[in-house]
Amino acid sequence: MFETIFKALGEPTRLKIIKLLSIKELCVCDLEEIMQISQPRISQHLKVLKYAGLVNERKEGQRSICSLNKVLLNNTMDEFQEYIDKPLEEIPELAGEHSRIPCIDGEACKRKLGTNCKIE
Amino acid sequence: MFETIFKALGEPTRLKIIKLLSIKELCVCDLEEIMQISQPRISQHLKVLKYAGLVNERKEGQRSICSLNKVLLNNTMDEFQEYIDKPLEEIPELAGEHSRIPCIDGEACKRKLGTNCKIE
DNA sequence: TAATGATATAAGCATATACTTATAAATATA
DNA sequence: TATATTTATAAGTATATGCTTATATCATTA
Repeated sequence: MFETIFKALGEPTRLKIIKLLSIKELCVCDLEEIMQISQPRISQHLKVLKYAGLVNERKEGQRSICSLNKVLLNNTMDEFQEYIDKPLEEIPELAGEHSRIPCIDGEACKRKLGTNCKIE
Repeated sequence: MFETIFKALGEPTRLKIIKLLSIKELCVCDLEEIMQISQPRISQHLKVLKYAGLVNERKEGQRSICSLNKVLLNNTMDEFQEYIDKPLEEIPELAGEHSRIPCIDGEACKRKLGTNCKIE
């Protein structure tokens, strides 16, 4: 989820779209004119942003009006800071990694799992 | 700069490295053991993270000890929220886009630059 | 000095990504 | 109904990315 959002943000065209939508909601052809790039290019990037949840869209006739999900964006930034400060044991996805951390405490590198580190 | 950092964060292996380094500094072979993945894979991802400034490294003998740049990480999350709230005219890189925004104010889409929108 | 250990880098490969042009689909208008 | 307009999607292509295996580099130790 962090991954999807950061990946969506890690591209210059999409960052620009995000910033423009922070000013006001815009339809695809607005973005096309403001950014001076092709319509399919806008559409394709919007697809990524919508998939990540960062952009919402509303249909108005033939136009699709896009708006920035500022709440998600701000929450993500806050929650990622919390995630970084969270103890490893509270992150189920990293249970395996957590169980292997004690093995390297203050030790030199030359030790293989199963020798001086037993996982039970 | 946001782009580089978000791109570095938008990948699962690197996200995991970041989280592990948030617990304590680790050398490459520590990460290799904890994450159970190949050494070149770690090295290559660390290169991306170091380039983004998210990971610092210190040489200790033959080992290179990696640590998380928490300050940069937290500042980035905060500054991105500020960036999103900042008026467009304060962002020099988007001067062109800013100059084209008035054209679309409350207007329908069917207008081409140079007709009802003059940029001076 | 030879052997070992830790890390970086190179080469090769498969997949993903960002773009272009062309076209489809859907709504609006003449 | 035919044409415009807006958006989405498909196909093709070039480049980027993430991985593997193999090797190079450099520090350590025997």
